[in-house]
Amino acid sequence: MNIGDVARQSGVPPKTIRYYEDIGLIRPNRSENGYRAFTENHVHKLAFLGRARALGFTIEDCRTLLALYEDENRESVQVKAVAEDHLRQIEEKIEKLQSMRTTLTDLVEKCAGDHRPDCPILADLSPVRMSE
Amino acid sequence: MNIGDVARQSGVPPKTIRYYEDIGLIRPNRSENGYRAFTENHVHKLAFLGRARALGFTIEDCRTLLALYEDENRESVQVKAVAEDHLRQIEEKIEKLQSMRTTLTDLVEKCAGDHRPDCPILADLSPVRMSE
DNA sequence: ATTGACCCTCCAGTTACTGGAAGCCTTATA
DNA sequence: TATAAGGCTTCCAGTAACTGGAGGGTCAAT
Repeated sequence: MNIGDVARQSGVPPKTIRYYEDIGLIRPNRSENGYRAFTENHVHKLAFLGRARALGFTIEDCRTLLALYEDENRESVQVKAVAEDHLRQIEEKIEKLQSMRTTLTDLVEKCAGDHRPDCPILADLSPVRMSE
Repeated sequence: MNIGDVARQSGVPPKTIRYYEDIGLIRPNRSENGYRAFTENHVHKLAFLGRARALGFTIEDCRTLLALYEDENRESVQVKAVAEDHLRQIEEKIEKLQSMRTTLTDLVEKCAGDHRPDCPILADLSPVRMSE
């Protein structure tokens, strides 16, 4: 199978597939003409990677998850640990963003948004008190 | 004032200050010895940048905000537009992350997390049905 | 004169791709 | 058979916003 077919079947773009090969996530063979030769298994792996990435797992997480995926002797606790860790980081990000949102919403509400220069948003960002 | 003092007063690290000069956010003079020479105004600007960055504004947003900050003829609607746009992007990110969290929380809950290989997390990532 | 704390520049690495250039391979059509 | 379209290849560069480190001047105090 050529890279285009695999891209279509897995949902992962050709560029990304080549990149994944570069960093050693997949190892397709080569045809005589130099084209990458993929198997069904590669399609599965790439779809796996696509889903993992969509859930926000880093490439390194993906590497780990893929290894566990292929390891018949894995213990589910290993997988769970990776997922829990990732979950924690997502929650941290959410909290950070929510805090930003709270502040920003507040500032945006306070700002008249008219032709005058006075602006509570700039006032808040500014370390010196603006027009009082 | 040298870069170290400015860093302490503004809360922005020296490396970052140099970077901000590189990309044209600030333009300190130079002393005869080649050291950057900062003024109080630079400290204000850097503190401004620090706060804007903490609210998640991009560097380009910061550039715009800084220009508005210094423009006495600005209209608050300009500032508000930047903030509202940013707020929208934050909200998008939050939604994406919350969706990930929902899925991940669900998967983590379902996973036994023991010594056995069966794992709903991997099963979900996998395009082929695992052990049924 | 030397030590230690600053300061300087320049280069490289981070994350996960993505775009583009230059050029071969294959397949279909005129 | 010539050629054109589309697919494949490699390699280089750029993205965002820094951060770390090497190699090397400067300054203040001892």
